[in-house]
Amino acid sequence: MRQSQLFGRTLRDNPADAQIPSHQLLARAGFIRQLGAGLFTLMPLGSRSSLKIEQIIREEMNAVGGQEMDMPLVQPAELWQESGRYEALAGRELLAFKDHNGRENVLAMTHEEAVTTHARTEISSYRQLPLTAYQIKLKFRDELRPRAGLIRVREFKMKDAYSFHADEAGLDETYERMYDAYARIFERCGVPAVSVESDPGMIGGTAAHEFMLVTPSGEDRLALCKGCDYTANAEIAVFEKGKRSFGDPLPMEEVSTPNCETIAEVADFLSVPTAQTIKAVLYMSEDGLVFAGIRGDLEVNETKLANAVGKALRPAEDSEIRAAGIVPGYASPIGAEPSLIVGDDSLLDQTNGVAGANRKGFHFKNVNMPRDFAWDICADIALAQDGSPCASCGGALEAANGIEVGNIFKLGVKYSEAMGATFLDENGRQKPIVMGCYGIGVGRLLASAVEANYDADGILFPVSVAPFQVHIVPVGRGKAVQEAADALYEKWTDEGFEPLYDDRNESPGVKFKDSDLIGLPARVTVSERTLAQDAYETKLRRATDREIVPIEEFNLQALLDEARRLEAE
RNA sequence: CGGGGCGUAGCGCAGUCCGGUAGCGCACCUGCUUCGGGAGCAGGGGGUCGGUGGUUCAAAUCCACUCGCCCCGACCA
Repeated sequence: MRQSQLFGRTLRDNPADAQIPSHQLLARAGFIRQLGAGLFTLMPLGSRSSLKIEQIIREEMNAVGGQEMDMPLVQPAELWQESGRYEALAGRELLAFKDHNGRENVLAMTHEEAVTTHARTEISSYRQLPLTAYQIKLKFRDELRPRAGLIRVREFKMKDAYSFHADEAGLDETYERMYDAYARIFERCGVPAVSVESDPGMIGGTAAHEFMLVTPSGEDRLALCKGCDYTANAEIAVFEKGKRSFGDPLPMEEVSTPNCETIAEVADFLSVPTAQTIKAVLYMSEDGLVFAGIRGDLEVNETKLANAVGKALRPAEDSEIRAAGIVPGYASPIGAEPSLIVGDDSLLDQTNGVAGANRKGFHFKNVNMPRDFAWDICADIALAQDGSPCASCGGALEAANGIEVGNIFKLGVKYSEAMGATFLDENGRQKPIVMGCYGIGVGRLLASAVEANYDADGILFPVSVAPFQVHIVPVGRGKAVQEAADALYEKWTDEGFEPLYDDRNESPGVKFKDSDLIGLPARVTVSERTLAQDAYETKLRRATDREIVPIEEFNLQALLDEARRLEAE
């Protein structure tokens, strides 16, 4: 490609809206342009990199037996009503609209409904299983809040794969293969992703992993063990809470605790450790007020709590709390009437705890379970925090942020049961097909590749993801230089390489700055100075030094191999 | 949806408080010079100041409404 003809130019300043490195660099280098909130155009450079990533994904999906297919973006709303997701999502992330005949349609935010529809008509026998299909297809999600450039957008390409199995064991096998394929994809894209255990959600999935690029720009919170290989999304991370017992149970008594509305204030006032207190956090579910109790030195994890309750939750408002007979700041389940009481398992060992008295300015001392109150559910609902002890090895969990570049998910029979996708097993029994689903956001992966590979001058593209392989930069306007550069460009193009040729009438400084910004893995400079030595000058983007290479010895393939070697370091 | 911020030329910004000819840098065009890390000189083109309505002799500036974008939060199948 001749750069003088390239659609999309570099910018000297960061767009004011861009906050994170990948957004700033991709915009400045001319890869992306914003069209609206969460709506980005991939300019030719961006499109080329995206296609490179898609091809890597395609190869790895094919390698594990995936069959590529292509399902519609626009789908009948009935499909989504059938699966039960329409009511929950339409008008929120799921964009619903009428066509000219008044039919209700949606823009697909994912394709479980469509693929399950096909599975139920195409699959009828265990002999057809297992089967894996995938597509690389546009998705539309009307995100409540798009953000961070390509990280969270409304319209994006996603590789979504779906596997179908006769039983859980078959699913496990494909899940493992997908896991390995994912690891290869991210490695090939230059993204050092770590896999973390993630929330299978309330929909009955049995396991899920997310692949994360650990970076401060990420919006997911992770818990990574420094001592062993335990990694998890903070939403579900488990940790060692330790046993905190405070002597043999004593009779419960009410004590005056004026102006003690926080755990710290109460513990301080009564001279007890925070672990001897009982923290109350109140949520609302569709069934009413949910009281969550946890040892005072811990925090409630809302995702874990919601999973334990099996309902969506939101923080309760003061009026709702008071309606159940609970006094904010002095809350406890004693003498109150929430619709559900959930206790963290950290309370199992606690004795003589301090809980609110549901009376302003008073707490109970020596509260003991189950003598003084009972809970409906006991579960792990605690939030892992930076430094929490690892449940596996006792080492410290480290809190980190990450960008979720992909996920794999054991769906089980949620969709096949809801939509009647069944098969006959070898005994002639009708069973729901066991399913898995596996997603990778292509644009997000591109952004992550940049997020993981840049320096102060610009992007450091891995060869695999770079829009072009080599940047030809002629310096000086002499005829000899131009002819030599033209010849190089044509030679490499003919040989099947992908050169970007900066044939613009720009000063050397501008060309070098732009070259660093765009970040192709290799740069070859042609100038009077180099031609005088019958040589080219090479500079790998990741290398610190330039080299003069005699023309007759020049080998572009070797240069690119060296670039790959530097990437691996 | 709650909170905050911002909309002035392709990009980055000043001007708004305190109403009075719409500016700066970069980018772009022409000419000359220059040519190894974002060149110089000279000339030039480009803006319904997000939109609508109002106040006023006069509105980028004041008022009302509205649209858009960004950030924090809620949410994230």
